[in-house]
Amino acid sequence: MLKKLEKIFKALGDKNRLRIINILSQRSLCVCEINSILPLSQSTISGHLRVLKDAELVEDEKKGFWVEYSLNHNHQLIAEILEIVEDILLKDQLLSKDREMSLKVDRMQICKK
Amino acid sequence: MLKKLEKIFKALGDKNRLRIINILSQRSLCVCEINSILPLSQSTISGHLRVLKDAELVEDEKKGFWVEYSLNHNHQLIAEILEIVEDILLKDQLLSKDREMSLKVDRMQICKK
DNA sequence: ATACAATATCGACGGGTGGCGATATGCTGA
DNA sequence: TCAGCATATCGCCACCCGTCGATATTGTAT
Repeated sequence: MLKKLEKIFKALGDKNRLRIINILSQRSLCVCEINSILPLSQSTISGHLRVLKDAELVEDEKKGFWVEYSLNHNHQLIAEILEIVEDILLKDQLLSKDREMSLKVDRMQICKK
Repeated sequence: MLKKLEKIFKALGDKNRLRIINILSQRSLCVCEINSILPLSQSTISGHLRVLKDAELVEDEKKGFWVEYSLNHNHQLIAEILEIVEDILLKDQLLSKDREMSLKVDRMQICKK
């Protein structure tokens, strides 16, 4: 329990991972969509998502070409923590732009060439 | 808000700081008492307490010879997070020994020479 | 005033973490 | 089957963090 809690909080203790949680609170997104919102390389975002997944904060699901990531609300403890985090992030003005973008991005336009 | 949240979770993302929170959930303690429970040097414990204080998770108060540390339940956000953390830590069998010790330690016996 | 007790800070060291570009992997659709 | 796309992994670098012992600081009691 101690190790699990430590892992969860380590995962939450990074501003870019909190930004990812913030945009995933709006809707499920694939890696390339997140990549179009945050100023980080694709490999860095993939790494952050792995940390969040290892802590069971997010889940992934294959969707055709893409891997869709979403917040994991299926575990009591995780859900309680996410509820608080989402609530706080919603009040952050600086993050509202991220949220707006998350609703507009379209994987078809971003990725297909 | 983002930076504050990041700081809080960074502070919580360390097993020894979670152990400190666990024993402080029982009662207020001074540094030398915590030092007698955890297998860490005095300087390391003092450092951890500083991190927790900077994140506003704990408060300190001068008490004669000693500085007494306690959990900070005076801020809504912090209190909500601490409530979850304390609840989880209580269920951890490995931490029950720490809690037992925290009720027995006595600064007069530990420190006075 | 001074000696001493409790705590905080400092400097050093080793291991961990976030960032990137390059490359590997694995899946899709023709 | 195979070319091409989205994603994951790797290797590297710079920096941060946890730990310690030694020392500084602060406050107390005589």
